[in-house]
Amino acid sequence: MSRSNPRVLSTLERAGGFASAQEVYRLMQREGESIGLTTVYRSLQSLVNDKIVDVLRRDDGEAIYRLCGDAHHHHLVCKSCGETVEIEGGAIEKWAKVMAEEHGFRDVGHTAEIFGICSKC
Amino acid sequence: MSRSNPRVLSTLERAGGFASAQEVYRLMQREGESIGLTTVYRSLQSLVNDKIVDVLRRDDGEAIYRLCGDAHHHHLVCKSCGETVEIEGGAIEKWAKVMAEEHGFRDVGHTAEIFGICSKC
DNA sequence: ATGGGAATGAAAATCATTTTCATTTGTGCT
DNA sequence: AGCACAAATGAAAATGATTTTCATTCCCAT
Repeated sequence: MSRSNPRVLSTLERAGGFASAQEVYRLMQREGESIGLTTVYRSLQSLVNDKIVDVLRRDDGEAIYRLCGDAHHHHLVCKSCGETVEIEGGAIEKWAKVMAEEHGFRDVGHTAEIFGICSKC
Repeated sequence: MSRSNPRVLSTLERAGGFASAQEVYRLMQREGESIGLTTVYRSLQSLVNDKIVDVLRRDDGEAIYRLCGDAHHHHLVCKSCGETVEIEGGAIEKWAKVMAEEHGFRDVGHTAEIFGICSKC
């Protein structure tokens, strides 16, 4: 396993906490940092594993990485401009727990995302 | 512009109203239909334009096409053996609608999955 | 039949992402 | 310092979905 290169995280922060791997790479290049694309990918993946960043998908399928708070939350994403709102998922937690119990599942987690068109688009 | 090849739509229906372009293509091949991958992609895109199907993204970024208006359900997946149970998501529908309204989003859809360890594992 | 636009699909191009693998770097140990 | 070994790095190749190109085929109105 590889650990995250700290310059990758700091660049993602500088990018507004929201960028694709390619964008992080290009940004670092433009700023004169010497780093390989592979390392950028590996670092971002490692940050995802450590739950320091979230990964979402743009409409075109490109993965975008974004810093997230540690509280468990869900996303409301605009399909058009990518704007993302972090939302509360209390109802989901309950739903997941009930459904899991009902079917005898344990150690359950869940994913949930809402996507649509935001008011500006 | 090209119009959709009707066999593509009918195959997507037969696939449970939910599949990737590659899957539709492979399914058609397996069933002895003579069609090119290009045509599958073009047809699906055209169906999306006509709002007959929705397009979502899998976690790996692959586009999945889903018939609109299809009663959709959610999944409870065992992380260990892969067993999958289809479950009702009434609570989710409501949650998604409320959250979307609250933030001024429209044309909203959502994804939600629960994963855990099933009773047999 | 026939001429032109639409549909088709094989092959090549594109592009993000992953894998491979050889090299470099870091770290602990003597 | 010198050595051994694990981890990190990155260039290049591989992968895989999707798009583009372009020549061919199909269809339909004249």
